[in-house]
Amino acid sequence: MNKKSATIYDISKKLNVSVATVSRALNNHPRISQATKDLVNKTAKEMNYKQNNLAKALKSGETKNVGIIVPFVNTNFFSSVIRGIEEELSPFGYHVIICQSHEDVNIEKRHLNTLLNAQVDGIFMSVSRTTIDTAHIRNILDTTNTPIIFFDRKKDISGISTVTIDDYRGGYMATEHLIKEGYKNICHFSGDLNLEIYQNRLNGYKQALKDHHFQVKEENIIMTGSSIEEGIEAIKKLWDRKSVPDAIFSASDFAALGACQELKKRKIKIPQEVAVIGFSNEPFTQFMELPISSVDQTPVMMGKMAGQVFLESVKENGSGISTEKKVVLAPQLYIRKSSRRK
Amino acid sequence: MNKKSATIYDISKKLNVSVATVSRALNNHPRISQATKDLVNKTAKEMNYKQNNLAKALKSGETKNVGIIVPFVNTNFFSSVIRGIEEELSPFGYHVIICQSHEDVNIEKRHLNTLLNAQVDGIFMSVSRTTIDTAHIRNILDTTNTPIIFFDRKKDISGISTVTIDDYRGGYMATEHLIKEGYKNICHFSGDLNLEIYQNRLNGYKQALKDHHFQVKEENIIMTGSSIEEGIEAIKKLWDRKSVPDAIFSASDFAALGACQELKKRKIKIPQEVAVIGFSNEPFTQFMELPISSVDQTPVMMGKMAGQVFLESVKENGSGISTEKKVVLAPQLYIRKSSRRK
DNA sequence: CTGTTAGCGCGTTCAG
DNA sequence: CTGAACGCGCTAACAG
Repeated sequence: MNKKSATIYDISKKLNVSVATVSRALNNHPRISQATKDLVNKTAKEMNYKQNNLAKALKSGETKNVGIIVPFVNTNFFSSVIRGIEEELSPFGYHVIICQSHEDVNIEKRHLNTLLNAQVDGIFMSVSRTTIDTAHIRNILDTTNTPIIFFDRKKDISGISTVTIDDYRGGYMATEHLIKEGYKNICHFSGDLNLEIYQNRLNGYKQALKDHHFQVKEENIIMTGSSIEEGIEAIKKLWDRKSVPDAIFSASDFAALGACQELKKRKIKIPQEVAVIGFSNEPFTQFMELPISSVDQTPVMMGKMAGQVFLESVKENGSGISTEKKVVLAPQLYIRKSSRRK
Repeated sequence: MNKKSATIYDISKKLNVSVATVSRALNNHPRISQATKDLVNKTAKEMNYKQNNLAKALKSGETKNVGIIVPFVNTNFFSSVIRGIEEELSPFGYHVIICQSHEDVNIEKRHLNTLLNAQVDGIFMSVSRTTIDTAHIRNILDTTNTPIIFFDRKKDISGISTVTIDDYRGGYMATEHLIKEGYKNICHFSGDLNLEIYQNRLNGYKQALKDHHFQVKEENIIMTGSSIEEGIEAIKKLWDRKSVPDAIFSASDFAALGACQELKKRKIKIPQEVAVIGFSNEPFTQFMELPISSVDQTPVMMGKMAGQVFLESVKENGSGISTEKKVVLAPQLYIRKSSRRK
């Protein structure tokens, strides 16, 4: 009892009309009589007809599917961006296909290929940490018409639209905020500098210091990952020195949390003795009894903008032209107890 | 300059062999000489050939795509399940398509249809809160061969496999834990009883009370949603009474958090005066300065199991038989400060 | 070992 | 207003 779904051919046989008529009736073609349309639609429903989008896509060249490649799907940031993309594109009939790169450029490459084989109409991606060489991505641009859109973690490739937040500005804002609160010795927990976002946050930090006549000390820039443990380790390392900082701008909320935990353990008062501000505005930052200041990346909005950029590029592609767009969103500073002195 | 990708037909023309030979060479068919294979593969690479999976799927009837319908993608629970499914299925060449129902049964229906039109090989879903009638789902079972797999939020439909945790047991464990810690007047924050999971957690709570000779009082069961605000409201309502509880088992971590916040505001000591335990083991529960006890749902594992159930059903479908599976995972109790008296 | 051809399901010319 | 026939790209059955 194999339930094969009915095709327009089945309907045409039953009704003794041609498949063309059935197809047109189903698609509400103007030159079909209302009577036939009604009849076809009625029997289609009766026979439980379902349009096979595969065949349609093969014919039209549009699958109405887009791919999204992220390192991992179960983080607040990436899942929120995905939410934004899905909500922007779903009304236009698109489906989103999710792939995880696990921060591995080889897996990323493989996904890129399988998505292309699946004939997706576009690819959204945040590159993995191990993506240094981008030849494989540029190659896609040269050999296909599939638009690629970078969000957050971009690479500089001409022809690829990007949607990011102004990480430089975020870093600047966070640092300046600490300065204005009166902190004098601000150190920075930076992430993997292979990713532009962390370079930019770092540069924003540096520039804010300079603009306010503070010295940028290399020893105040600590490389950490995005984990609680690395935040703890960073504090341990810092407090082994003779002069300790009075404020921390962490490029990661998790490292900021680790810092808070370790500082508390050492009975160092936040924000009286040391201020802490993170980045990403992870949900937990506001739930803490000592809420942690952070820079919001507006991820859902980022997804929606990325969706819009894609939709525009689809339109343009029809008309021949195709320009790259660079959307930069404004980061939002959330000042909470961990960095407010008064 | 439209970059249309090469087809096997292009390769066959260039090499003066038939398309069948090209297809077979590309698929490493045994009855093709190594020389031809090498030649075909080489020129395929040169011409930047990409296999069109649409055509393949149309022919084979397998798209190697599965759909996942969840209320929202950007929650820790659902994004973690998705991660599990993706990681289980990706090695077998499957892609996952994500749809959000926004807790709306009509949107859910629409997604179900478009996924079917897209010829997905299977559908994973957690039903929306507004899904009371399930005729549309049963109809799919009757008219297609597409396997459906419920995870977490299931409905009782014969023929549909399910992967859940034992919510009854989770509720029982949480309640019994509170009893053993010496709490005497335990109340329960329940979620939407239209969803089985909340019924089960509630039933587990009731049974644990009975088994330990406590009375089940209806006024101790408060209906709340899964938000901080509703947790706060629930506490306000409870503390308006003459007799207040000394422990709360909340079916939602967010409501539990709201409760903690409101209790703290009222200078009521946790866990000395009132114990709190939540459900879901949201990341934030362990990050708090007063970490909140919770019941873990092992969402990634749930996704992996759902993926396995699907893979088995695909195999079985080939051999004709098709049995439904009911996988029930064990919940895990995480006891933290919020419910540990000593 | 290789070639010819049909067909997967649909939309779409071109005729009528 | 409707029908006949082609083609999207690929695999597989049948022939050689």
